Amino acid sequence: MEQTRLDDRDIAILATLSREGRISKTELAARVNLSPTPCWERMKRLEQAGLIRGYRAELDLDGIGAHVQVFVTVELDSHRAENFQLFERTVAPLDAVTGCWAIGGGYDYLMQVVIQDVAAFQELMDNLLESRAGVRRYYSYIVTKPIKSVPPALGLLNG
Amino acid sequence: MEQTRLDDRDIAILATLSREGRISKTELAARVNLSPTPCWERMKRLEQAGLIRGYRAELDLDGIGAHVQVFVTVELDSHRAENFQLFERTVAPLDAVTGCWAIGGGYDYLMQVVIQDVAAFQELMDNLLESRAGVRRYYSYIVTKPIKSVPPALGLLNG
DNA sequence: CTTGAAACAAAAGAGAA
DNA sequence: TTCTCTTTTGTTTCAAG
Repeated sequence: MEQTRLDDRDIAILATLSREGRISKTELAARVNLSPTPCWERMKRLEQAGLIRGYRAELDLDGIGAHVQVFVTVELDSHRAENFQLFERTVAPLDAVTGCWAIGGGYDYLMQVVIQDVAAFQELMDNLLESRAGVRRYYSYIVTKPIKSVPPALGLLNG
Repeated sequence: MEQTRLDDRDIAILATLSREGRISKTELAARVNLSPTPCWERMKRLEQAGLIRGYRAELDLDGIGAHVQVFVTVELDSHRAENFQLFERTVAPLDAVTGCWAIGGGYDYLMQVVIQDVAAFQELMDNLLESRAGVRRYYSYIVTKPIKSVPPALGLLNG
C-alpha cells in the first residue's frame, strides 16, 4: 500500500494541483512539460494511490456568513488507548470541528472549530464535557485574525 | 466589496465545490437542480466576488514524503501594532509555515508548520528568534496523529 | 510517450417564461 | 431578470502505434 516512487514530474503535478486544483488537464500537462495523455495517466495513478485525497474549493468564510473560529487544546482524564478512541470517535462526527490532531507537548489534542458564534461554541463544548468523552479540561483560543493558510510546500519534504 | 446576498442555491454550489472541487459544471448544475448556464454564471459570480478563493488538491502527505507537523503558540515581546505587523511580515513568507492565526486567550499567535523533520523545525524556530521578529517565547506541539480535517460546514453559518 | 479520433464539457449567444 | 436551448470551441478519455 506504499508509494511507487514519485519522480520530479509527479511532484510537479501534485504541487500544481495543490495550488490550482481546477486546472484543465491540458494546461496541467503543459505546465509539467508533458503531453496530455501521460500526464493524465500519472494524475489518475496519483489519485488512485490515494496521494490526492480530493479536491476542495477554498472559501472566504468572512464573505459568506458570520462565524467564529476557535482553536481548543484538550486534556483527557486518562491516557489509556480506549480513552483516546472514545474521544476521537466522539469528536470526529461533529460538523463544527473542522480539524483535530493528537499532539505531544502538554495537551492531548488540538481541535479547530468553525461555528456560528461564541454561544454556539460554548454549547458545543458544554455538550462535549457532558458527553463523558473523557475531557478533563480544555483551553479556548478564539481566532482574532487569520494571517496565512496555504498548502504544504512539497519542496521541503523528503520526496 | 461585500456580498450580494447568497441564496440557498449559491450556498449549495459553495458546499458542493468545497467537497468536490473538480466536479464538472454539468454535474454541479444537476446537483443543485439548475441547468448548466445559470449554474455556470453563479459560479463565475461567486469566484469573482472572491467567495471562492481558489481550488486545491488535498494531498496525503504521509504517502508523499517524510515530514513532521507542528503547532506552535507564540507570545510577542510587545503588543504595539508595529510588533504585530513585524511578526506577521516575517512569518508570512516562510514556506514551512502553512497556517498562522492571531488568537486571543493567553498567546498572540498560533502557527502550523509542516517541515522535513524535527531538526529543520528547530532551525526554523531558532532563525525566527534570531530574526528579531519580536518573539518572546513559543511552545511547540508536535502532531502525533491527524484525526480530522474537513472544510467548514456551511450549514452552521449565519448565511 | 505520441498521435489521433470519438465522447463529452465549457462557454457564449438568442430568445422564451 | 432568470432560465432553457442551441451552437461553437475546447477538453477528456482511450485505442493504437
